[in-house]
Amino acid sequence: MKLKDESKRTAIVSKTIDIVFDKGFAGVKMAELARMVGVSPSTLYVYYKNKEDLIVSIATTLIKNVSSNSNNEVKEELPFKLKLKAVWLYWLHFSINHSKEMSFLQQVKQSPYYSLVPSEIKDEKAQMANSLLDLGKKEGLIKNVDNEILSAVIGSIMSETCKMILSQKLKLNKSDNDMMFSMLWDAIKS
Amino acid sequence: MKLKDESKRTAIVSKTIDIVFDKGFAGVKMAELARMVGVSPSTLYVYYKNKEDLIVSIATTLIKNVSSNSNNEVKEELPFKLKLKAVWLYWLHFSINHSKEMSFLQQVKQSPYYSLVPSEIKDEKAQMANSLLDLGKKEGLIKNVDNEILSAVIGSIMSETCKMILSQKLKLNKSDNDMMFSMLWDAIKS
Amino acid sequence: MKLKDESKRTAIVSKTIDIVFDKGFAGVKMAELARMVGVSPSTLYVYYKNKEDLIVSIATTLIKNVSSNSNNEVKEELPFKLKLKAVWLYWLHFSINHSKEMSFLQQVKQSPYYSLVPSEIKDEKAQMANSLLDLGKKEGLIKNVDNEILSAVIGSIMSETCKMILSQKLKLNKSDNDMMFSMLWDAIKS
Amino acid sequence: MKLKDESKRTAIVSKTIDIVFDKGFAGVKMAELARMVGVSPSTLYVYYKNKEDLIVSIATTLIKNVSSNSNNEVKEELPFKLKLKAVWLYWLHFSINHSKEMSFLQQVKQSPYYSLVPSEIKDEKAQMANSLLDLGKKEGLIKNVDNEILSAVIGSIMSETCKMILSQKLKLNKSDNDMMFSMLWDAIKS
DNA sequence: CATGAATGAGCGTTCATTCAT
DNA sequence: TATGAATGAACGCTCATTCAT
Repeated sequence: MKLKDESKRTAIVSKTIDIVFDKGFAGVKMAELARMVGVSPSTLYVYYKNKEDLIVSIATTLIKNVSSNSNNEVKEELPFKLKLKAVWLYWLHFSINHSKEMSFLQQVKQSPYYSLVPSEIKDEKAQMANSLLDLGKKEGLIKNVDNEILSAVIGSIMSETCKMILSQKLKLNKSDNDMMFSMLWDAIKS
Repeated sequence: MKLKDESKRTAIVSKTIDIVFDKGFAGVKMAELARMVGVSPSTLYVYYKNKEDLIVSIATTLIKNVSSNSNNEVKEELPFKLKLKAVWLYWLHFSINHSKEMSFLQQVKQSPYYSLVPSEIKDEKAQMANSLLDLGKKEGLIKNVDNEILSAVIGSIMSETCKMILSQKLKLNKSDNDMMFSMLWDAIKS
Repeated sequence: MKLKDESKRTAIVSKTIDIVFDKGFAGVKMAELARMVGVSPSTLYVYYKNKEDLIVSIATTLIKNVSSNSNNEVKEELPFKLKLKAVWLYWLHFSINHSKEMSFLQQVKQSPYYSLVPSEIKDEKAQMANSLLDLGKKEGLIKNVDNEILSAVIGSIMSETCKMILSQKLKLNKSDNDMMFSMLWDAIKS
Repeated sequence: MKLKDESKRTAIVSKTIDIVFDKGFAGVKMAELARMVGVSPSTLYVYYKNKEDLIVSIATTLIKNVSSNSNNEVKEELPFKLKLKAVWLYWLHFSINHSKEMSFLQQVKQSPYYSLVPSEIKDEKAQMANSLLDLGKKEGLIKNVDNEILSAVIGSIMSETCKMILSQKLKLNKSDNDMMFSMLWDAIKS
């Protein structure tokens, strides 16, 4: 009996993310993916029910990992602004270091696949953001605006920052980080 | 009923934008588009060389129109902040009223089609933004940050605002507009 | 503009019936069918939505034709037994002369495809049989048994007769016909 | 060990018959069958060379069982008509009680698999029928018609009777049985 | 004997594009 | 110009069977 090779699954995930980064979901051809992984096309269907399942499963796993990873970043002892900045920096570095995965997630979010990601998974990140923003509001430091709106603004500025770092219009150094964070902070502070 | 040539082209453009809004580029099937327009599939190829040409042509036209339309909005006599707010409001209304076209452009921008749009076209909007931002910097009102970065931040906040208005998390009234503009202004002001 | 060639549809129907006769529905491979007809596989989809539609459409057409053809066979002036024999003989000849079509229909009837044939089509033959059988009952000539049962018995004997003629265990001559019809008549007569 | 094996084989046979009853031969997917039996797909190939062998083996076994079972039913002391009726009733009950197996056999008979069933097996039933029919002919009670034809007629009426009982258009009671048997008897009696 | 991962060959279907009129 | 039939080149997916343990 052949044992299921978990590294094969990893390879499939990795190559899929690469392809999506390069050519989007439509660019993922099962046959080509299989060739890149070094297996037969039908082998892909041993690991995933179909193309949709492949993409949604990867997205779900990524979201789970991303959510769990950032849970530990909020140091309790810091003042709110520094706490926010720590989270911001963590996310920035994470996004830069996992830019393909992040690109994958971003593309999923604006595709019909996203509706197939279990909703309890989707909520995790929002809940984390909520608790942090609520803290800032309680201390009277940030605008009394709906969390969803604050999150959207923060997320969009972060996303643009990433894009510019990746296209080398910004650097991942203290001065650029400070500059971008100050724009973010000014936007949401009371 | 037979349509005249230019109105036929207009119909093709309109239906294409509708489909892209609903299902993305992959959702544009030439045969289905033809059926919706009321012509034969081959007729589409009388007006456009192929599907790529169809999409890139529409994108190019849209960008041209959008750029030219917003040229007239900057009233010289206003102080900078109000001038900026006027532009912001103009864009917000424009984007809401042309949400399908804007969605089309946004999708083009993160697709391989964008690289096929003539670069002189792409620049127009940037140049307009530049002149306005330079004005604000000269008056010492906004942060001394690269225009491209400022534009990105402004654009992303505006894009999120539009999304939230369209999903009815925000309304297109004075209080919501003021709130969002204040976040924008705070982000970029000195 | 190329004109749709109705003879192409006929060729598709004919070859499909041939294949079903030889190898059953599972033996109908769209690519092979196309090759036999002399067109591209995708051309088949110009004429039929998919394989299911191909088979159900053919079945529907066949049933329609069969029903309408046999309508004219009942000569009013004949006594009932001869009337029935005339119908029997008509059907026997028709079935022998269209044995592949009949085989197609028989296979459809015991396949899931049959449930997709419009039910108003299916009923036609039953109604014809009913009116004839009711006549025989009114004259007291045949057993007072539910028409559905009588039809089943008659149909099954006819079907076996056809099979045996085709396998040359019976001949299509007067003596064999009379023999088989006498078994049929004895089975149902009062 | 041997016991375990045979019960596994029995389970495979049973599930196969179930699937064929529900969805026909094309509905038998080796992987799904294995799952239903509770073994691995490759285990099926320990018991049967391939799918064809699986189906043909089952058919062969079924035919053997069916033939041997009905051997004992002809009570010598009965007059011919009652003897025939006893056989008829035995078969009717047997067919109803083993409707899935009978459906399997019927489907095999009109499939290419049937040609792979050893012909000596196929003949058994015919030989039994022959001896009974010869008896009836010797007594001058039934038509002097080729046994193969008589068998076909008898078999087809029985098959229709079973179908109608299973679809509850007939009941398995004395009156319905008598009615159907009288049609059968009238068809073949001198 | 038993397994379950792996696969090759093939299937039905889609669709941008071209052909022939 | 306008057509709609026709198509080639994929594509996603299935499944009986084999491999390796």
